[in-house]
Amino acid sequence: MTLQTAPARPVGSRAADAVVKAIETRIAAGDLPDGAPLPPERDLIETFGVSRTVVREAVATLASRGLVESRPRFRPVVRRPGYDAALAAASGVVGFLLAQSDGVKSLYDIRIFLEAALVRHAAKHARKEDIEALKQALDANEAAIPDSQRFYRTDVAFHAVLYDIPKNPVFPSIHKAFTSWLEPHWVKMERSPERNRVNFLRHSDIYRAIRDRDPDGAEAALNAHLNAAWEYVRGTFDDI
Amino acid sequence: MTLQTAPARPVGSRAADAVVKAIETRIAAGDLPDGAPLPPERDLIETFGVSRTVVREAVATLASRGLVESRPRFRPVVRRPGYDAALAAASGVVGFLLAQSDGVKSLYDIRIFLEAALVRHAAKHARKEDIEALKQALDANEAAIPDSQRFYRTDVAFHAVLYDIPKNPVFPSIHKAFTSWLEPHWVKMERSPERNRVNFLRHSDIYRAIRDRDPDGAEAALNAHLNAAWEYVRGTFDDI
DNA sequence: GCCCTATTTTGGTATGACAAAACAAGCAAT
DNA sequence: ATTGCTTGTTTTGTCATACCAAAATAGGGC
Repeated sequence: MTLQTAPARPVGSRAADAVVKAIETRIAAGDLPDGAPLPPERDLIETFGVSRTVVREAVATLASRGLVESRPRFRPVVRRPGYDAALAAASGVVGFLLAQSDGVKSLYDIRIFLEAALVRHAAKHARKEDIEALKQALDANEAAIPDSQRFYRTDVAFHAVLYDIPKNPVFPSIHKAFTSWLEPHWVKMERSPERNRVNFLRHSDIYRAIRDRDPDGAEAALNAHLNAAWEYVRGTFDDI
Repeated sequence: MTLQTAPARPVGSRAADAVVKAIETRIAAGDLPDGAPLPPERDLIETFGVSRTVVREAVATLASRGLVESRPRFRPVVRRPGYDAALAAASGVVGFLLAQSDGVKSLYDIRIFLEAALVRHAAKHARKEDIEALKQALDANEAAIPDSQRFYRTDVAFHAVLYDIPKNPVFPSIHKAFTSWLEPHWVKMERSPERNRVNFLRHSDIYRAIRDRDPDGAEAALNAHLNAAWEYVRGTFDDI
């Protein structure tokens, strides 16, 4: 005699999928608010009438989609995902791709391409507050020239302002993704106050072109800046 | 007396992670070539000395990262991932985000932004072959005006050429991702030969501007095209 | 009220079992 | 000989149970 409940489920689909969908719906409905812990696995078993195997698989799927965050031995926490989560989900494969030949270069070129468009946009549409924010980031960058670690942070922050200007929530997430993906390849680069000063001057060029409403100049300055940076770090990749 | 093997593993990490990493390495090394089925779960149990629970969790993780493709009841198949896999991994969350207010608009704006930069780039750097390809896509588009279904396909193909021109493998994947994400929201739009003709004329404007090496004109034509399309479909979203 | 300890939850893993689908091999019929 | 069917074997999907260790919680002493 079989003790298992009859499947009564279309073949070619997993039982876990139904659970995933149900939980997704609950999150979307706000039933499980952001930050709340997921019900214990043993409760979900009863709720959905499935085995713990299925529940665990479902939770794993949700985690891979960024809808919940699960650390070992902790209750999974609901995370109403933003655009960063979407890009974070891709980061597994991206890491794989970066390890392959020209992977870093391809992605870096995309970044240059996008950022060139961003500075052009900024030169045309930035508002006074935006230019103000850019100026502040630039000043912080200058102040950090002697301290390479702090310089890197202010460098990233300066570029981040460019992604904020269009006021589209996707852009800041893209920036976060780029920095997190490319950062490991950047930290290997030796840094020095002299290099920092050069980079600061490039930032300064970009800032002035934007302030002066010069799209072509801004684009040229940004391309010069990022391409020079690439030439500078290229040496660390000759093993690829 | 415990029958379980001693963990001997730092707390705060999952046993599955080690298996995932090992299989990833084997895929990267070409040990498991593209298209090959993964070894049966029972073999992996022996290979790694873990339980089937762990193996299954590891395989699920690999599947979510796009490194293997698993259909129910079939052996998972190794897929050496490309940039599409990276974006496909994000699609779960993106679907979630598109359902939220302004999600479609945000993403569509990103597409406009990127594509505007692409046509500008094309106007400046497209080679003769690129412009030739664009012309062919345009002709196919024109021929399909009476058949709305075919028109949609040629429409997508026309835009795809723009993503091919920079010769960066990431761009075509981005295009695929955009179309697959936004397509469901597009098919609801009613189509007619008259609308198709309007869209074809816009494509024609873009093509001519690129051919004539006019970045500003190309950007303007593209913005006009995509913004008009948005206005046209906006009505279908007022429920959001 | 605060801190330390004992108990209860809860997630991580192991193991064994069974149904259903896929796969492989062998046999029959045209 | 090739095609099609039947049957036995793999393999996955799921269920059930059990155990451990870490986390959360309750309880008691100060």
